[in-house]
Amino acid sequence: MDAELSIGAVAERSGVASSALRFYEDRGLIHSHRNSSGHRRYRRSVLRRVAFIRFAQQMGLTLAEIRGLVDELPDNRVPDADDWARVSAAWTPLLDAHIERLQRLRDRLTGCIGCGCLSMKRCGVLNPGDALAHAGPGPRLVIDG
Amino acid sequence: MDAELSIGAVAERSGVASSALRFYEDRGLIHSHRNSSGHRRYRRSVLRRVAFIRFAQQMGLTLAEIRGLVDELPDNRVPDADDWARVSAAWTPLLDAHIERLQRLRDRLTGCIGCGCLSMKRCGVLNPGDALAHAGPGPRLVIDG
DNA sequence: GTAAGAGTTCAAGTGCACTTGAAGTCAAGG
DNA sequence: CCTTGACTTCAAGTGCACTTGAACTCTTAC
Repeated sequence: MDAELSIGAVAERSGVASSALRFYEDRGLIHSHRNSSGHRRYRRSVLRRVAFIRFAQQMGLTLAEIRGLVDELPDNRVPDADDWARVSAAWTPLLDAHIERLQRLRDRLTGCIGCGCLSMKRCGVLNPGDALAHAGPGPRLVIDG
Repeated sequence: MDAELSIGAVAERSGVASSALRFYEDRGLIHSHRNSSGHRRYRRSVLRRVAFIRFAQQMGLTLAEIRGLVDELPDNRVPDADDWARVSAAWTPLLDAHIERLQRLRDRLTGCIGCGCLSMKRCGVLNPGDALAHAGPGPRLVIDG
């Protein structure tokens, strides 16, 4: 009952496909060991890790970026209060910045109803200066300036 | 000075590569007409549209989804107060939902410092139930339930 | 003994959002 | 005349995040 989990069990409990779990392992985001027949066995803590990965993805981070973050979480033991304090401390400002940025956008958008947005120069929503011009190719991160 | 814009000018002013602009046009997100030598000419309003597209992308929408939204904006004239009221009305709830969702996540994350997150069952951040299990393959939208 | 079901590897395929490359056109400047 | 630079089309390539398929192994149930 408290045994380690097969890939199928992790897939079911986490809602992430087995193929994706193998892919994550290949990318070094999660780890497993093998049982006598060569099947992957996961600690229960992998569920936490996978949930964390999904969360980070929803924040707009790439798997490469997430790898750096999950490396902060211990893999060989259950994360303790200190581990979480570190991770929370790292995450909270990111979340705050993200929320703040969206609130600014919302406020500007609301303001636009009044202004009619007849001028690109005046409109804060549609003319955020170089804010959109800096990033490289590809989909932009949700989290940025 | 108030003439229409070449693709290079739009690229420079919007910070979006010419190739991306052609791509957007191909996808029906923006429109242009041609001058006597077959070059694209854009109304200045295309800058607004492009900014809008980028904004929507940052909200996690795909180009296909964005197409539906930009079709709401007039292409043949400067958007007026009514146009913006409609667009704002469509966007604001999306933004609100997004912000609220992030705030919930932040609050849970903060709570985790105290709880030490020793239990998957208790932890709201890392055990959001089926929240992560519903979506199909591929990167998830930032905006969802 | 054999068939089902869950696992394995590895290569190739998919979808999105573009970018890059090749080959060509056109207008202006030296 | 010839080059330069900005544009054109179209096909192919890229990067990310996976998924799918083929061929195989292993354990369990009948």
